[in-house]
Amino acid sequence: MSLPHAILTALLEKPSSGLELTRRFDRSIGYFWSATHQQIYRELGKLEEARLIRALPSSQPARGRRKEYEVLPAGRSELAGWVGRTEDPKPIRDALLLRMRAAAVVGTEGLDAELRRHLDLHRRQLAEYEDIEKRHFPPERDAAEDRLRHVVLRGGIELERFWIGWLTEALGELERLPPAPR
Amino acid sequence: MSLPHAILTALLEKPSSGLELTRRFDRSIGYFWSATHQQIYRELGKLEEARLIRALPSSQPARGRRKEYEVLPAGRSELAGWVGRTEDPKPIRDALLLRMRAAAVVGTEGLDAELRRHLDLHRRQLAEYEDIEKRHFPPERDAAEDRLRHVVLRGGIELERFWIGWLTEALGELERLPPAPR
DNA sequence: CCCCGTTGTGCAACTTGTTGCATAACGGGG
DNA sequence: CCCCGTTATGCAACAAGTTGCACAACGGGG
Repeated sequence: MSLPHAILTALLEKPSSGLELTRRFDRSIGYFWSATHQQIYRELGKLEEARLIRALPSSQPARGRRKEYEVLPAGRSELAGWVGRTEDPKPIRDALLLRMRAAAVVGTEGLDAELRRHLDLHRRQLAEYEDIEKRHFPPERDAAEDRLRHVVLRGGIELERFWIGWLTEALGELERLPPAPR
Repeated sequence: MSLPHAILTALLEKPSSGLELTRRFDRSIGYFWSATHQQIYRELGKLEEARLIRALPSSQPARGRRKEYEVLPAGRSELAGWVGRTEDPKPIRDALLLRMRAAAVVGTEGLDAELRRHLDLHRRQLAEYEDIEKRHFPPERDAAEDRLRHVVLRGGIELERFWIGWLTEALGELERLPPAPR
């Protein structure tokens, strides 16, 4: 259950409204913990009720009215505690690997196109990450906390490289296969 | 929605009962599409109702009584169609990357231990994969369909290597950090 | 001044996945 | 022959994530 902690992190970096958070989840934070606006609004409600965050007094409560939140001390310590908490890595659940395995049984028809499409998507994502890296983390200018963020970004970068490599390999294997497999 | 297709694949490879499937999901198939016995039983029920699979006649229906399933032709074509279907890659949602990012804001306390623990887990998993590779895919003996399965396994292997690399890098960064970050 | 597109918040219903537990059949040891 | 551990199936309640839509405020153009 990490969504609340993702939100706390985002709000600590900068107090925001729900929609603003949603946008930021479409960019930086969401690169490793995605969430829809629905999840975010619901969770903001819960966090407020739990007194981990509060709405800035300036924003009076009314539907359709912008409402900005900030993290309370209780929220910060909750997050600090969570950082060191133990949680097993989630087992992989990837549809593409599954498709590949299924293809070994019922034939590969249509799979190559999908692999190529993903390859393209991952290349774009990689390009975007590398762009961010260039802009946010110029060589040897990292302050202590920036270096942690940089490591996270490099994780994203290397993950994309992994996919590009695997997809390329998989496509090669598909082509090398007998023309009409089943 | 890939669980039904994971089950169809598994059943095509070998007709099985619910528990047997569960065990196989703890090993091979589950390495890239995990599922609990609950999900599996529920899904078997749905698939049977949809006439994509059927219980083998030998196994009479009774609670606590072993019930073996096989895939019907309709199931096989459903799976074949699914293989080439289009589906965007799911955005990453990884708690460890998130923790790292949170650590940049509230401090890294306890994070290093968790990273080391994961590093160990990933090393074990890698060793297991490499063992499977050695046993199931000896060099230059791959038949056509084995090669696809082999590519899938190599995906798992390289993914583990990615994590090991990243965790090592991240740990290095943590150590290099000022001793009392906040 | 009012209409309409944009910004922003939110409810409700649904799907998927998790957890805890209940229950039935089977087989071997006392 | 009956007790109990193992094998096997399953219900129910919950938690998390997704989708579709409703509705309020705001601001600019006609």
